[in-house]
Amino acid sequence: MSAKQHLYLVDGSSYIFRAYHRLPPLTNPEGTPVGAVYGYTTMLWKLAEDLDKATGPTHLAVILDKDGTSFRNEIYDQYKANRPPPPEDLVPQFPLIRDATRAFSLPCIEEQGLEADDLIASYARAAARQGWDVTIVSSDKDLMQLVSEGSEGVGSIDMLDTMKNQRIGIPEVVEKFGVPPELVGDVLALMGDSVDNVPGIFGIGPKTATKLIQDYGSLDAALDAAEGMKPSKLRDRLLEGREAAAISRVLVTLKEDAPLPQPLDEFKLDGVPKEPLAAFLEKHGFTSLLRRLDAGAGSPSRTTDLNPAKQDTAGAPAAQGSEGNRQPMPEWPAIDHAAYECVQSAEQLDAWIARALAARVVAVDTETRTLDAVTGDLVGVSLCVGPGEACYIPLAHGGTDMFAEKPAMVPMDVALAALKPLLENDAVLKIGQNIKYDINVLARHGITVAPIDDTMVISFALDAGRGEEGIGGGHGMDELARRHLGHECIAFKDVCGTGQKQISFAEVPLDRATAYAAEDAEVTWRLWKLLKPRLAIEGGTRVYEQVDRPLVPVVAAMEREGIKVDRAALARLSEQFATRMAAVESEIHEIAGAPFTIGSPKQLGEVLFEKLGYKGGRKGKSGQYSTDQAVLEGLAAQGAPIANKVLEYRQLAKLKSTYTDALQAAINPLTGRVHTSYSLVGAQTGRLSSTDPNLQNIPIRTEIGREIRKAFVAEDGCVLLAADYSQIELRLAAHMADVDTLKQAFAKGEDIHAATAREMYGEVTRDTRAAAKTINFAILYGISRWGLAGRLGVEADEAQAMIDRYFQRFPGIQRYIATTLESVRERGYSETLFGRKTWFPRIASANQTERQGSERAAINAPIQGTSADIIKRAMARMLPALRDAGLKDVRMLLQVHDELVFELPQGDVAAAKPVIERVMAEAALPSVKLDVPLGVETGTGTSWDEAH
DNA sequence: AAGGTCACG
DNA sequence: GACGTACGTGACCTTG
Repeated sequence: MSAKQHLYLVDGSSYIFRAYHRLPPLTNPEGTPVGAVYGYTTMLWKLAEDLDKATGPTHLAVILDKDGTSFRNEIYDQYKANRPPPPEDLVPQFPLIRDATRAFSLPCIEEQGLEADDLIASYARAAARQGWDVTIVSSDKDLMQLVSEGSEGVGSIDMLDTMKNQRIGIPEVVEKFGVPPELVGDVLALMGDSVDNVPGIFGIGPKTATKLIQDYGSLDAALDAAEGMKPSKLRDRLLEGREAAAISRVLVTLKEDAPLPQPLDEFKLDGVPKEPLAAFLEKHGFTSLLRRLDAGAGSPSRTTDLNPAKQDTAGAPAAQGSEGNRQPMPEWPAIDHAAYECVQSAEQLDAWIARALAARVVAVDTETRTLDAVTGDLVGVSLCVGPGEACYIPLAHGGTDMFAEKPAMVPMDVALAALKPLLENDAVLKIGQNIKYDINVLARHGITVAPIDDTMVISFALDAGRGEEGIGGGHGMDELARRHLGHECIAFKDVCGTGQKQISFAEVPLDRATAYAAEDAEVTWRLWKLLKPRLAIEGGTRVYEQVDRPLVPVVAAMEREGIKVDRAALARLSEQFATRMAAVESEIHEIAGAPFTIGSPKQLGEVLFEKLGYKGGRKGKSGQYSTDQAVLEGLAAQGAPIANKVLEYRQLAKLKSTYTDALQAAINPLTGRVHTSYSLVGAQTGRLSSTDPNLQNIPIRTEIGREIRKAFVAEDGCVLLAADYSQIELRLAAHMADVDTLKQAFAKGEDIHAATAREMYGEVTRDTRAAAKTINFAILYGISRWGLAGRLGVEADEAQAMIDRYFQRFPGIQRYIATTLESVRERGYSETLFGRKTWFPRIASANQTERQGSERAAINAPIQGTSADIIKRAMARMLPALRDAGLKDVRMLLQVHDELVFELPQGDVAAAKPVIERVMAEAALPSVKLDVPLGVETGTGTSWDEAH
């Protein structure tokens, strides 16, 4: 651990106002209102929990306002004069804030004649001068003046908004005010503050104030320049407002040299004694926190069996999955939680590392505070080297870290230093279940885990799509253990609970934590023993080794990179959307004659089809009216004015909730970027999927949606480069179905839809090209006459005629469909050009709908799956190829099925572009030689939108 | 938790 | 003649 001191100064007064407005009006058992106090208590709790984090506090104090008045009232008697009195039920909570602070045994500072802001400023500067970093826990804009970078011998000062969980550094201040922190006071002096009744200059708001300071460099310079400005309202206001500005400047200036009532050293944090806190929590009825307090400090001892009622029988043969999934069960003893060792000393740890080195194969699993690999802090590591030979190494247990009683643990830095050579050792294979997660967690501690195997990815290579009725088809550990080992894993929720009562893994007592974590490692080890040999036997080695395994660390790195988004731009869009939605909403209510919930399909259906009497039938088993886009467009064509308004409302609601609001919330406070999580086993065809947030469905098809893409931006000095495969699935279809005309058209670089139109209709017009495009896609998806008819707006028999003609002109297609289905019926799975299997257990279903659905999916899977294989190979080769070309600063950020997005210095574009295009175009080689070229199109720009 | 809707390739 | 209406995803909202 570094010796760097980090002081947290909590702006208690401002916090309590915000907590009051945000929380329900709770009362304690005596009837005293305590909602804001509760919010305040949970905030302190969270801060204390961060104690051991790199950015967490070593010192902490709470700063409060003494009373309403300060030296500023002597300067300007109207200061804070128009502030309304605090709400009645907040008043009795003020003294409780002091009680709460004392209950945490934290210092609480207040001083007559000074505002909390002044004390905070003075303490922050004093601490920074002696080299400490400082975090001010507040979102008060006045305090943003203090934010500063550290320098030689001087610590940094930043802010933390605990409600938004956002760190405020210089970039955030610049984003808010348009000027760096040292000029914030000048901006504030010009614009004033109605809440504090700082006058500012009449008629100058934040926009103008920022512009003036940006243009002239300071308040004084702006005021001095007024004289020489051309006559304008602004000039008059500046000249008249000179004095008001001067007073305002003094009012917004923080006193940075106040005497410190208590020396900094006394703010040192070393554990929170439980007793006063417990008494406080009990008194006010904060039972959930009380439970966490009790649970948190459990003293670890030897491991015991977690839950005797759930004793498993892993040694015995268990129910197996579908046919072909059957495995001889190795003669292993049943999984025994009592056999696990909890590693609490360096000697024990060294012994385990030696065992792993000797075994050359070790299953590894990490436990974290939250389920987020990019920010979830490491809590412990478990290892397994054989059946019954597993351990758990707790690294950050002891419940919330503020409590003095922590279990004996090898210090995290010591343990990681010992584990690093093992985890990075080329000669030792590290096995994980979804090891991408562990790679990311450990990467944050400077450990590059390699080489690796992943039981989840192996399972996917073997059994994608294989789930059947009653037999799960997933690749999660609990499910795999059930399916292959006949073992019921300890459920995470049995260890940590769920919902409101969920606790962090760090708070789990060591005996239970060891049983759970070591079991995960052992189950992973056993699964690997069973599944890995199947790859060679069942033909999964090729896709696993050539496509999926190399991809794991690559995708992990992309997740860690994240992408920058422009929070302010999204916020502006959210606001625009909200305004427009409100307007459209009232128009809709007007037409409907009464307000209703537009977002409820049920209510909307009733309004449209009963109240307003439009035609449009029921549909679906639920008997509900359908109100989807197609239906509404139909109504609009009938001349229903409400339909287009509902469509607009829906679009805005979608964009706002799913994108502009959600993406702001997804910005990681530590990195300032958005980090998606990719699933390598999410799509049956082998595609990746993206979650939390999904960055594979960012709008692009409409003008208004594209505004959101503009908010995905490059860092200063960099650009985004987007590289797309052009028509890759159609190219693959042409190759796989061996369609000469299509292959030739691609070879000549023709417009493929136009070529299709010429082939089918003899001439290319806008209409025939559009129809051809629809048919081309229909082919990829498994065609039906009704589906095509619906899309083209023609009768089914006409659609059938077009399909017949398509098959006649492109005979290979029909043959491809027939042989693919034949093979899937016979073998049960389809295959990509790289040997990826997708299983179709319902391909022979007696249920026609089900069977036909499987058939369409089976036609599509080899094409979609081969495309996925190819881009995955390109991804795995990309960064090494760029490095070989001397390009070390190109970062690969996103994958969207046929597109890769990079961030790179502007100056590297010319060199990087041909490398990226070549790697993508040649990604199938040498394993597969395609008859068609793979076209790649690239674009660059400062935003993702521009890069298209 | 399920159903409806809609964003993407 | 009825069935349900193209492949693959994930997120959000309302309702039960």
